[in-house]
Amino acid sequence: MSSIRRAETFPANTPAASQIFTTVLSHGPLTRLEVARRAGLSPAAVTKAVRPLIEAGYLVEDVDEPARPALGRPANPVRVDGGRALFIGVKVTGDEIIAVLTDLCCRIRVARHVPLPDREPKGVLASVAELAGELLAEAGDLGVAVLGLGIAVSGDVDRGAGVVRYSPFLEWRDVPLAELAAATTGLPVTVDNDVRALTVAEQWFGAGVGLSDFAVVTVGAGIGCGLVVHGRVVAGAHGVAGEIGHVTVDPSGPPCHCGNRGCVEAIAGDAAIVRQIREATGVAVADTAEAVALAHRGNAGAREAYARAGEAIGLGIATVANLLGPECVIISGEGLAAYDLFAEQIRDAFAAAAFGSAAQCDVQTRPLPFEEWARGAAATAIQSFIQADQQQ
Amino acid sequence: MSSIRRAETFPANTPAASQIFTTVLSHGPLTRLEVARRAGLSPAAVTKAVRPLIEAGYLVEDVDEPARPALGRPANPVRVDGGRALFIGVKVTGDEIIAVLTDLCCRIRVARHVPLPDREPKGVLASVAELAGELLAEAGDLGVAVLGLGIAVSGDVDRGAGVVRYSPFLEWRDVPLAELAAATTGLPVTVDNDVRALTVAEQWFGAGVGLSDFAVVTVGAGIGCGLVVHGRVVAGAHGVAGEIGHVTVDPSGPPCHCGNRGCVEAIAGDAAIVRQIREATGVAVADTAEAVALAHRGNAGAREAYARAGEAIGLGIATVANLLGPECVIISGEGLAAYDLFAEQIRDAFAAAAFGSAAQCDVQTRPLPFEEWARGAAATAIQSFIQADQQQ
DNA sequence: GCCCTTATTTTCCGCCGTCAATAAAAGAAG
DNA sequence: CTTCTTTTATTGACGGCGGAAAATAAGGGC
Repeated sequence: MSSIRRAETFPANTPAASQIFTTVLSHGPLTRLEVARRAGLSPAAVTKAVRPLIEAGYLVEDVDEPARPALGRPANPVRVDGGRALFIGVKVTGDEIIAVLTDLCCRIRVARHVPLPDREPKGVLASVAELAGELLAEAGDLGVAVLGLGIAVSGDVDRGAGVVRYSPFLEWRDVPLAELAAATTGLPVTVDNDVRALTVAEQWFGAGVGLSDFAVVTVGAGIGCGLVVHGRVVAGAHGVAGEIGHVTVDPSGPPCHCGNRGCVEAIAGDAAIVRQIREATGVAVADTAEAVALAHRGNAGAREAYARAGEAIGLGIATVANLLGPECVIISGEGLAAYDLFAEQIRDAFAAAAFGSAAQCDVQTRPLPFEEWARGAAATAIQSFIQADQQQ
Repeated sequence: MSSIRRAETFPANTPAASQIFTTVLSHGPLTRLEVARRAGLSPAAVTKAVRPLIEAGYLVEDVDEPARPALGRPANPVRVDGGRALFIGVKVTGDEIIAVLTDLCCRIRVARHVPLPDREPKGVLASVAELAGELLAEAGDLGVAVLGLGIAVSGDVDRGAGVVRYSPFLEWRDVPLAELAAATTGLPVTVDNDVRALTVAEQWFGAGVGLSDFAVVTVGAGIGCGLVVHGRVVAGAHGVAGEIGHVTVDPSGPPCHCGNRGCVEAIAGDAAIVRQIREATGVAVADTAEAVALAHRGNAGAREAYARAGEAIGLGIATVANLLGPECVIISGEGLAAYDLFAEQIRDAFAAAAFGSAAQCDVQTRPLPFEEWARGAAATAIQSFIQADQQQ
């Protein structure tokens, strides 16, 4: 076991520098003046903060010369050099591990996945280390250093402590995953909840860029929700937040594994939809793919199940919008494969149940490639690297 | 009409000074060392920031000498001199205006209320000015200056702009209330939503002191909710947040004035309870007082209505807890008069519907004297005074 | 080549908050 | 009674961040 190698640190010790870098990272090439405006700083401060970042190779002056119809001295935009550093993101599910190698701009360079033979921390750790090793080798071929490893796990995760408090799928309790993975890989490790990791990716690199209040809703086996309020991801006082899946939308609805009735997840989760289709149609659909296919063939019972799911999701989103008034809600997740089957119901239910100006909230969808969860994990690693010492 | 007089400003220009003052304000007498610990600053910084505040009279060295069994140099705690400045808080409802004169520690000195003869901005403004004038006279008798006026209005209020965007009770749209009231009273004016104002009071002077994530739920004619996330009151991107009253808890429930069915407010709002009792019992209860009395006499239908209300409120609170994971939820409001009638149902419904560690959230109640809303308005004025230039 | 405009850089400069040393105010020990 | 110990408060030097203003750079128009 190698010890943790002396990690390269990010040359931005002041809040301003880190804020400036984040601004450039999220908003693409920007002139120094523009950065100053967006970050609320003086142009002088930007020049000073940018120089060491350019010297260290994290920023580069953009040489693109788009037709500048401008008067005056031509602007000299800077952008992040994605190739300067690489990061690894790993998503651990109940039955497989997905890993990606991304650059500093969180663009995926390589993606891998392996089945998970063993849910014990030891076995999972070995699989993670193996995948990370492969990706480290790829990075070595590219001649670029890997500066961080992010791991996303569903359940109650304490990112600050690097501990998985409780993961139902893995049946883990209080596993100090960050410490363990750091010891085996030699990389700085960030561990976070999977939905929050996805939310970080949206906030820094996706549809949430520049928004101080938005929500990400994931639709799939479970229904999850990541929240950004006041520009920060909500973690909850007890480590759990965004449990939209267990918001009750119909007290007389079907029972949920959580012990209640009519949770969003008990109506719109994959298993709930399949079960409902079986009950309604008598067709022995085995999984989501078959359920979607049946609905696409026009089966009324199947379509009805998806319609109900859409209503439940729309109602759940309206609840979030009524309580938090976000600027935008991004719907994502594996369940989007069936999006055409419930898009209308989501929108209708949301529009009906959103109160007052909460209805102004922009509800949009984003496809979720299967590596996206791992990319979220990489995003948390990038975030930790950039904001090593300060508050997020 | 006098112009706005040259307002006395708070001698705390640095973030640290304002943070230090707020810490002392909320946590009572503290030694400088203790302040430094809580605010994450060095003791030296505290000493330096405290001096001008003592010179200006806002802080005083506490002369109380509680039995100090301590070794070493005796501590010299400082506290806020509540009598240094006064503030006026005004709550405007659909049919009356309540005003309080508070000191800097938000303790009520005088409370007044008058009926509201006229809902036009002009008439309301006249009433506010009249009440404010009376309280200014009282303050004059005390020989203490009034340094701010806070006005709380239900509905969509843009505090930053000082504008009431939309108030259903008053039937106002885009009324620049802060500007108008400042012109007539000569005081610096803060306008905020009533529930948010109450939340500010709890955050700075009540049960929310020291908590970075909590919620305030008000039960009465409507059901409202103020949220504090990451230590800041949530205002929502479109000015509306915390609309727990229009969270759907039962799609087959009674219709709500918002156009949906089964909103919390449509089940647990005062009018909903009265209506339901009338329908269930046939007794022509006229108002909440009679409804409570009937239930207290043991009438089954009335008790049932309150039980249903309690369930709806508990479910609403569980929804908030599931989504945000607050440390604590404070239930308050005029409806607490009937608290014994639904306390059990609130707790049961919350406990059942709270998911995982969200159930650790501490649900407590606080009585709500009728001047409390106005006190919230005063709290916003105090907040504005202390944080005149910086972000909240 | 000169002027105008806009972007960037340079040069101070103020000021906040930390550090380390010192003073202060007790009780404890002798 | 003196001295030591312990804890709190204060002081003064210092470093560094970020701002303001002025200087410089880099075009285009004429």
